[in-house]
Amino acid sequence: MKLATWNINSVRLRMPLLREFMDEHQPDIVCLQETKTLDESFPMKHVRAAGYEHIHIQGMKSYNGVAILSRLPFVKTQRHDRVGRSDCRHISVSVESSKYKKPVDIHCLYVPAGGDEPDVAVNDKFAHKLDFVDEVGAWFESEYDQDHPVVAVGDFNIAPREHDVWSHKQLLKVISHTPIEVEKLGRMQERLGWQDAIRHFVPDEEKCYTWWSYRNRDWKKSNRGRRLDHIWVTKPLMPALQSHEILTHGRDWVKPSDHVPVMIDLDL
DNA sequence: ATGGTAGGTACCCTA
Repeated sequence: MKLATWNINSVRLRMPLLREFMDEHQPDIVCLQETKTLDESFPMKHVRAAGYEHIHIQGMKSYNGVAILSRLPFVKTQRHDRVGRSDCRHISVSVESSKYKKPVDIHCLYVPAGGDEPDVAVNDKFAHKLDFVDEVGAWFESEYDQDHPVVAVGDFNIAPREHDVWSHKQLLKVISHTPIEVEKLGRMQERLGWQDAIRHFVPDEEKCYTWWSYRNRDWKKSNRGRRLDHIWVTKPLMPALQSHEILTHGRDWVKPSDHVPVMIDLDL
């Protein structure tokens, strides 16, 4: 099963790009973040025409919004409110698997970006981000045993490792790479024994990015990227991991998102 | 230390 995650930054604007991506790479399941549209305005017909008949979405006007588009049927779908808000940042589906006895759960997450100032005393958005990570980490721990096959993908808005950013030193006080966020994401990861599927394939000492700011003249030349988009799996799924792909060239598509699609192939 | 760009919406918010 080929699984993709992409912060698309407006699904309506980039539906043509999404279609090209689907046609070329044929993922079985696509998880999107920042769809930025109400459910009634989601381009359902175009997604179905591409062969994705099973659609689970939760969107709002202008901000956030997540979607799971699938060629495989769902046996269950859920929406999850986080930190007391219905702000469309976490949905999940379950799909049947021939290799695993239980259905495999797939979670699509859009962790709050957290604003600019890395101080919870003056920045409510940063407090919200930290609370979100704490809550979703506790929730996963209470919801599952470590031997349950679960996948969590999405824009986590945190680049945890030194080589997940272009300059570890210069980004220590920049939200997405501050020690407090990295620590909280690490705690969340430990609680269910999550494995970082991308770093399973990419050595720790190798730079690895999925996002490049729009604010650089030449994203490729400056290459000031960060690895904000992640695919995590629980331990039972490790033997199923076949390969990964980060579509770095997607940053050069016409009218690109600032994030590129990230994929894994799982033998389910 | 600063400002740079993009998307959605409604003249400003979020990233």
